[in-house]
Amino acid sequence: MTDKPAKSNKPQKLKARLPRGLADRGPAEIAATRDMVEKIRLQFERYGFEPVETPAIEYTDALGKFLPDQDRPNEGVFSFQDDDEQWLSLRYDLTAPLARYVAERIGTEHITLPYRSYRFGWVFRNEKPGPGRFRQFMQFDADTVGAPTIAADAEMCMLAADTMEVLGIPRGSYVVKVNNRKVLDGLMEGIGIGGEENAKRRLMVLRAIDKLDRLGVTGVRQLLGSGRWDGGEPGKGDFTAGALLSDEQIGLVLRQLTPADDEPLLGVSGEIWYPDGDTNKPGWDLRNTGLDELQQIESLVATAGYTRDRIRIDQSVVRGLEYYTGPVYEVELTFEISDEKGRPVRFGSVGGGGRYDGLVSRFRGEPTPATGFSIGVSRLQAALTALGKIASKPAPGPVVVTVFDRDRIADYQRMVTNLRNAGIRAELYLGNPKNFGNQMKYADRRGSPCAVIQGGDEKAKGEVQIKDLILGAEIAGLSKERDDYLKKQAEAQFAVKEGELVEAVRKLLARHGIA
RNA sequence: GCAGGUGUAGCUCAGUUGGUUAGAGCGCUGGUCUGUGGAACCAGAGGUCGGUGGUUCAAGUCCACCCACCUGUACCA
Repeated sequence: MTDKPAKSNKPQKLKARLPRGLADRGPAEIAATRDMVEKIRLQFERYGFEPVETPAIEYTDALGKFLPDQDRPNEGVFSFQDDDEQWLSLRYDLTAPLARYVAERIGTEHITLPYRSYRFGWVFRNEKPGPGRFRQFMQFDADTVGAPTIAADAEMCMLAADTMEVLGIPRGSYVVKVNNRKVLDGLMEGIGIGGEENAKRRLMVLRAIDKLDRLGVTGVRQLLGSGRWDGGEPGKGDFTAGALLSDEQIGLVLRQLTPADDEPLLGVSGEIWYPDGDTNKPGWDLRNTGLDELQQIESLVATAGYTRDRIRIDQSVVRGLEYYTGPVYEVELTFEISDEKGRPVRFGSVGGGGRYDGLVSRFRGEPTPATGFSIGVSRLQAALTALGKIASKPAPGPVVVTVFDRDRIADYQRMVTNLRNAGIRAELYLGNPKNFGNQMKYADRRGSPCAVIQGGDEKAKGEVQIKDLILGAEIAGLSKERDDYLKKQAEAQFAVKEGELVEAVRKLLARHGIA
């Protein structure tokens, strides 16, 4: 009857697992994040921004244009219904919630325009995760609301560049790319795809342009025209439909990026490229306004001393968000990043932003200009970690006071208390004290700088032993020059009077540069 | 979503043309070891072979479907 009773009777173990795109974070990562956030915060405050926080949850309609789809309520954003059936969503960026915050307060004494504020926190996107792409990640964001001047945009670019450098990314290893949506919008109107009926097509054109750095002129040309096979040749891989522009239209779009196919990409070189020719097309005014604004930004940042290796006009920058109405910026790391197997990894942009003149005014009758910039803290941290620029080593552990004599736990605990009262991280060994070697092993794994030991012999002399575990580790690794070895050995463990314990530990920590 | 690839212990991987009870290294736990961590030796725990179904006397191995992960691509308000 029962062939394999043992198997079926075994209780099914619950599998411990984490949903994809989410990450647990240990002490080293937390320390790195805290460090980055603090550096960014100081820089943002230096620019005159003040802190403001909003919750992680908003009414769905406050975040974007759409209510969740009946079939796919969580497409892109995590959404759910409140008790009263109203739709709520987890925020997917910090800009839209700020727009809501400001719109609620304009005209009160709580806000003085132009209003400058910053915030950081977790944001959520329900998308396919990848390297540097998470479903929960941290952003650090600054916005200026109520300033129509292009100087506000130029300042965001400078802030972006400065912040990269305070984070330890050297000049030349990052670049802030700037473009203007007005250029692209005017251009598209000019080639005859303006108007509501062409909205979808314009989106395809923007997406195609955005892929210039990845797919090159050839790929963009295919996407603007009949479409592209992702295997590289017809029939290979998956087919991406194109925007079906005519050759003439494609030519005009590409000419905004480069004078001719085999010419260098003038539009992304930092120059502002005004293709000449027909200047009477509808939309050309808008395009030229955009180009003039770019010229102003270029001039503002150059006068402030920001060279083109830091902030550069790049007319292929699009940014995904549809609410951008003017200048857009994107921060990229310019070095190659490889994963642990040596394969190159694309991390995408580590920051971005732009002008969103419509986002606050959605809540109000009157127009309210605004511009902002966000750093993708999580992605930047992932990139820096992949580069080995962030120490994966956790901070030093606490001093461990070992238990030699079980009957004297109270004495040991008092030593711990004394150390703690002196501001030194310390703990009593709480495991089974039977095997003293295990206590050392424990202290070692905790990353303790030193262990405190008091056995019967020391107690009789009114002393304690302090064992320097960091030095000890060095000795164990060294080739044994006898004299040197003995000298270090003596340094690595020494006795002090009971009353001098705190001072001796403090000195030892100082010697190793531990606060 | 689409295309391709990969799934064997916590990790890195072996596992023959289908053939007994699925292995190694590292890691982990305990011991040698109530006077000292990173060494050595000994012992032990840990696997629904990603899942389900099928072919077969017999499946980790062959077939189908599903799932997860990786890469590319698409989407990303």
